[in-house]
Amino acid sequence: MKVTESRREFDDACGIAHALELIGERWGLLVLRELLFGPRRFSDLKADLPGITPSVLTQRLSEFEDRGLVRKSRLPPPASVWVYEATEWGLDIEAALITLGCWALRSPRHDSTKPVNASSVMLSLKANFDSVKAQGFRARLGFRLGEKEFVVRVEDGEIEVRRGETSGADATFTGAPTGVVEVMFRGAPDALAIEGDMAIARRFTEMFSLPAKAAQ
Amino acid sequence: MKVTESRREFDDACGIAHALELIGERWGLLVLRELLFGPRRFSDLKADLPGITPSVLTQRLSEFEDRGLVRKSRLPPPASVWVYEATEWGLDIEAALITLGCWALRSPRHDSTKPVNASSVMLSLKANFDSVKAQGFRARLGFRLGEKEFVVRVEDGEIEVRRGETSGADATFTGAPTGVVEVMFRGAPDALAIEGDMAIARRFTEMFSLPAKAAQ
DNA sequence: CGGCATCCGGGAAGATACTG
DNA sequence: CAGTATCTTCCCGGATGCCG
Repeated sequence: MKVTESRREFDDACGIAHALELIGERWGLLVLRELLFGPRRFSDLKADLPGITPSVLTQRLSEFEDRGLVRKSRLPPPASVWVYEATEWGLDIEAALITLGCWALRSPRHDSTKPVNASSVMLSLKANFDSVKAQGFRARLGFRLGEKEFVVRVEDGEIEVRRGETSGADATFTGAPTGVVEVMFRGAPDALAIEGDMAIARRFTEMFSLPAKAAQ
Repeated sequence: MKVTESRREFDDACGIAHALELIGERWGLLVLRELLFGPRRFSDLKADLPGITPSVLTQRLSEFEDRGLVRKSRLPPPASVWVYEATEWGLDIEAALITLGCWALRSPRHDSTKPVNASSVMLSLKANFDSVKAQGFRARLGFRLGEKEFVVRVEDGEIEVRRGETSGADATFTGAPTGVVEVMFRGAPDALAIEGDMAIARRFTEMFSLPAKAAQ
């Protein structure tokens, strides 16, 4: 379905202006954030974005489809359900999301008591991963955050995160999304339950460094 | 004047969600872009953002003031006019703007025939500056794009751009904003008039490299 | 004239209900 | 489960007017 261009375009060839035409509508960036780690169903997205209404989600997804950011596809039988998936180019917005998110966290108005989203914390792992500290390390880590499962692969100083079963991981962290922040960024190892190879798990928790709070 | 929080907040501690609360409203990022290279008057901003209405500009500026992104100050006499100026933290959004803009330029929908804004091209210089190519180079370059003047300082592989008089520059480029794109990124040296030290000017034009268009 | 405030119309987003 | 449909609210854009 073709959705009419929702907001008037800016008369400006600037990349920033065009970015706003692509992803500037309300909820847009948060929908993309939810798609960073793999395809998702409509109801998953709705559940993970508390406050979004079905009609707005429908709009954002079909606009993104028109704009080449998202693809809608049907999983093979027996699943046979529709999923939404970011395109290659759509996924490339990750770097901008990370930069923007890190900037915003320095706001005096940031309210860290709000609920923490699973995709958000998994993205923060990528944002604050220190590839120097990961030299010579290679492992698969599982994360079980409520119902949601993620697999993190570290290799050659690179980190990769995707949704998927945690079985087969060298070590698995289980708990609430906030626990990830506690363990990786605040050195509180008990905020998540750890199973599997403890040495690998411990070493992994040391691979993150938060940027110094700017003097401002 | 205190402006009531315009849009309901997202119930999400994620940095991206907070970024949207800070700068997600229409025209917001473009207003900030205009403030990247120095303080500006209300009427300057209005003139440089064709299509924005005074009331929306008023809103964005006072919201940004409330949020600590922008400061309003009065220039010393004899000027004695009000100017809007990005705070330190506000200026730090530059990196996110560059990442986002470069991403958006890869859109198949990008229309490069639209008018080009002076701040936009000056920002593109920072975005595509290759510090390796600038090793051992030190100069002040002037840019006269219509009425607007910018000074670029290159030193120790760093580039700095601000609004200001071009007098005292080692070399000065004069022409339309599009000319900057032609000269620096497309190797068309005649798209701008050059005065001053030609060797410095030529060398400067070689210091930019556009990222390869992603395969997509 | 610069720097807004105000009023109005259109349209996007929110709330809720409903359907295949 | 995956969306529509409808109604309401409120932001944005455009015009106009005020005021130092």
